[in-house]
Amino acid sequence: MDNSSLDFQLAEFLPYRLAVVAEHLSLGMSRRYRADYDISIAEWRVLVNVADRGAVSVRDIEREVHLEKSKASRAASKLEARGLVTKETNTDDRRLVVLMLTDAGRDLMIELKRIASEYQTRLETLLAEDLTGLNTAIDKLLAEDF
Amino acid sequence: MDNSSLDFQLAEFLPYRLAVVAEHLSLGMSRRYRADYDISIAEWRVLVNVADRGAVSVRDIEREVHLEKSKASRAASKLEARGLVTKETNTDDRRLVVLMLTDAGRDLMIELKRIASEYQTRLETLLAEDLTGLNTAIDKLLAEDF
DNA sequence: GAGAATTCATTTCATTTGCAATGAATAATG
DNA sequence: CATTATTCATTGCAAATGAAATGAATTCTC
Repeated sequence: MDNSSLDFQLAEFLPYRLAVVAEHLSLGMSRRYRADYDISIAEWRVLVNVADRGAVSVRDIEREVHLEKSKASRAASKLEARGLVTKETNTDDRRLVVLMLTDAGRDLMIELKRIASEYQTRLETLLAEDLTGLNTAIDKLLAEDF
Repeated sequence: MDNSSLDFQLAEFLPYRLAVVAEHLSLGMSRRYRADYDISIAEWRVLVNVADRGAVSVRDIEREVHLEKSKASRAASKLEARGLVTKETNTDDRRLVVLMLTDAGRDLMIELKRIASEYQTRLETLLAEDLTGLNTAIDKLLAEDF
């Protein structure tokens, strides 16, 4: 059969392959985070950013960890409600919010970071000599405008 | 400052990196597909599968192109409503649906496949010697259970 | 071959998402 | 320095999502 001239295989199409593998890895993470700690991926990203930088605004999160501002805002509110971060208004610029970890948040982050590091190590071990290629490929793709 | 012992960088965390790059590439595709043809990614995956295999069920799609069955079902209905595919019930097993391309669907697919192939070529050119590493990395990751 | 169990597609419903609107605060401009 | 424009965070709302329910059809089991 003709099959409409062009031979094109979705299974080899990079955007598709990356979407599938990204979902696969995210699920591996989020299953555990959700089951054991009830933390979504968005909340995890906010937490990591706050943990790293000490005091961040919603805008910072949006820029730093690829999280749409409404998503970042809602994640931050949930974390505040759970007592993992505090949310104050920046006194220098009162449009900005200042997110900081609470002690409970700090404790949780130690756990989450440990798990994430283990996961990362597992992935790097699995990938071995292909890790470099993967990383430079990702960097190249991210640098490009599509 | 102590920064909670463990040094962990989200920017180097593979699940995060892959999620970001996957979204980046998908956006490059879907922007054009949506703007020029009003086709979502789910619809695109259904179309490709139907185009490749001639006659498929919703279950086939779910298995072949990583699309949750409700998503596949809804995408198929939209495509039917737009006259791009036909939807009949399989006479051998009347639980199954038989999706097939219409002539209009076939015409559209020629266009979409052409665009996708161009995109793929652009990506492969950009990646050059890193393409192999990326591909084997993806395959390794997909083969693993997380 | 009757009854139970499974498979398939759709739909229902609660939740999530993302865009746009809002309103408050600051910055820019004439 | 008053007006306009911009930035920031939140919220409203319509659409998308996904898990479970539904119901029809088939397969399994006794």
